[in-house]
Amino acid sequence: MGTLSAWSENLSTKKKKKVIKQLVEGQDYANQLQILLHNNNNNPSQQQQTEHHLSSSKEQLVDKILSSFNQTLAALTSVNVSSSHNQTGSNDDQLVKSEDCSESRRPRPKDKRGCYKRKYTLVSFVDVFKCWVAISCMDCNGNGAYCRRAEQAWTVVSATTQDGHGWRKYGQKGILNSKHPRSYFRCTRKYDQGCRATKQVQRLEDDDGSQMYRTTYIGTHTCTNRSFKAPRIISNSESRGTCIAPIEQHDDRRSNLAPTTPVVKGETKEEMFGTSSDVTDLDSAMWKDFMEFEYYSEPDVMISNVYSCTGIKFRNFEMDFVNVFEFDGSDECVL
DNA sequence: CTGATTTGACCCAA
DNA sequence: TTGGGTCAAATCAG
Repeated sequence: MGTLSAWSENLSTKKKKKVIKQLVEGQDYANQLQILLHNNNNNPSQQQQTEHHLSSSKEQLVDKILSSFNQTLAALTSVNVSSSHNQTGSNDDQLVKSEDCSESRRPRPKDKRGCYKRKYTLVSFVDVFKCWVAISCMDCNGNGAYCRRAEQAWTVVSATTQDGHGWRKYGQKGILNSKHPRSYFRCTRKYDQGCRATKQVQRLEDDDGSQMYRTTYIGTHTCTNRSFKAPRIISNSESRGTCIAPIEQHDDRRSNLAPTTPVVKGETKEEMFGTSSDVTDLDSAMWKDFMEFEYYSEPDVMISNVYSCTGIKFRNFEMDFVNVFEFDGSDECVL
């Protein structure tokens, strides 16, 4: 993917001003949203007054923020396309069937297996923000995007498919009456540690142009991975609510599962920030900064310097949710 | 060369 | 019989 500095270099002064203006507007709206959410958490009765004072509801602010990001990205990506073509792709491209097999310069094989062009992914601030909004706008009863499908399986709806675990894609199917295919992933530790966790990812129908993904997790991770785990968002029907927290591998009790599992394939590479397929440089940087922030308890400005365009203060955000967390001893945190 | 992804084939439960 | 889940050959990317 192209870097932000590369984009910046290719922007005209006029466009730079426009981009900055849009980002500043977005920041302003995000700050207003933060005030609303803060008031809602502390004193719900105060929220209406605040909304009246700001002359915008939460939903309107979210729309404005997303609009700001979309316009900014449109300006940036249009520059990028013309200056360094084919280095970016949309996040959902991962899940879309490859259609350029016929353009391959190599002779076509007898069947089409393996005929594809690997795509680069771009996870934008919009993706990060959508994810954050999806969590923020869900109430404490879990009346949001998440629901429990069955025992040992749970579903998450998010703007991103990343969860910090290492996954390997093993299949993709078109689903009846669904516009988008469903992708199948297994844990990368399946063979070396016998981890049976799998997940299915399907992009939701997007009448409003949004890009949300329904991820169904089947089975829990029994693998041991000492690397950092990015925040995971889990809910179930027994105890509802929201959860976002950086999770470190901590449970060595499960390592006794490994010796009985024959090692068929070696996939032991440590993956600090999830899979190579669904985690980008931007995500890695974000979680790295996030973790540094948590470890060293620096002031909010540390995060703000990096993600000031959203005005999100991760520490405040997390602490609001930590208050209602319970940990069941597994890698997931459940309410 | 190694590991990851794509995708048609295959399997199986409903 | 059909739709969804998995396998594995072919191919890509570093």
